[in-house]
Amino acid sequence: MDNEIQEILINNKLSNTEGRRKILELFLSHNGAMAHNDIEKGLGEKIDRVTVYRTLQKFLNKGIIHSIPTSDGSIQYALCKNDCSEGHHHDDHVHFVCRQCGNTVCLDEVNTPTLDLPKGFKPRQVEVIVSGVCKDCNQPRG
Amino acid sequence: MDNEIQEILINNKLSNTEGRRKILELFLSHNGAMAHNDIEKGLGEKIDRVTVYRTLQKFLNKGIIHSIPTSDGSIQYALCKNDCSEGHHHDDHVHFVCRQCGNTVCLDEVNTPTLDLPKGFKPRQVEVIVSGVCKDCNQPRG
DNA sequence: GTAACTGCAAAATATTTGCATCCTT
DNA sequence: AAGGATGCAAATATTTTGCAGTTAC
Repeated sequence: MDNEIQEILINNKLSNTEGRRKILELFLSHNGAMAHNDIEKGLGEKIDRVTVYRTLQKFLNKGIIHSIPTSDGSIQYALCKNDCSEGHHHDDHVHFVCRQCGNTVCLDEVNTPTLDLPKGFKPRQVEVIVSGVCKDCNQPRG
Repeated sequence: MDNEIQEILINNKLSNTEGRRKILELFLSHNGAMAHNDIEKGLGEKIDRVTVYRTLQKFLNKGIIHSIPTSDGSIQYALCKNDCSEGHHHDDHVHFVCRQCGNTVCLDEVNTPTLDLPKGFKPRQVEVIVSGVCKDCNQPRG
């Protein structure tokens, strides 16, 4: 995993600092998206809240992570899987919010649909958030 | 329009107060969704901020309005067109956020698609937010 | 050594809660 | 009259900004 972290930082021309490493580590070890607050908690509050804000902002700009709006107003962040770059996201997968465990995950294998919009509307990006019960919570046992 | 306002309030067993009337009036006269802040401004700040919060919350619960999460984290609110009722939204249309004018509108005529999710995921609601350039901003003239 | 990053303090915003008063029915 | 709605004050929570000290390269 360390390799992966270094790679991400180098590829994005970001200096290798503890905060960034810790936050990337958290993303890589956490399955699913996290809100700012989750991240802060997940770090054991060792990193200043402000640094977290700034780091997330930077990661967003660089295309390392993407943000997922959810209906309760919390913004979730998740790692971009591949070939996103500065100002150029390829973020065309569906997101799933589980009503039971609260987790938000990227369904990388489900692409956002092409929609037939009324005349005059020019779509640039389609964001799909599905809510329901996720695979894990849907298990009959355990 | 007054009739419509009265009707909404009566149908939802809400007492007929100035704040509620004003906020409904604003929704009815405004084409598109509004964030909390827009609503406060739109009311000319005649109604207490707290009342706006509480009213929106109540309208949401009653199914008079629905909320639209957008990627910048602002929650937008829009009138439900029909047959939504308490805890029972029929809110299966697509939302469009214009990058030029910033407006968010409901595309009532475009239904949310049915998606093929991975095994185990049980969808309950599908939220689609399209961003791009809206009909109005796409006009070659004017 | 220099530019970039961090943490702290504090400002600015946004949201929630308690309570006394007022309004609707 | 009774219950609910409102406004105000204040408590909380969230996000942004400025700046001085520190770190990466």
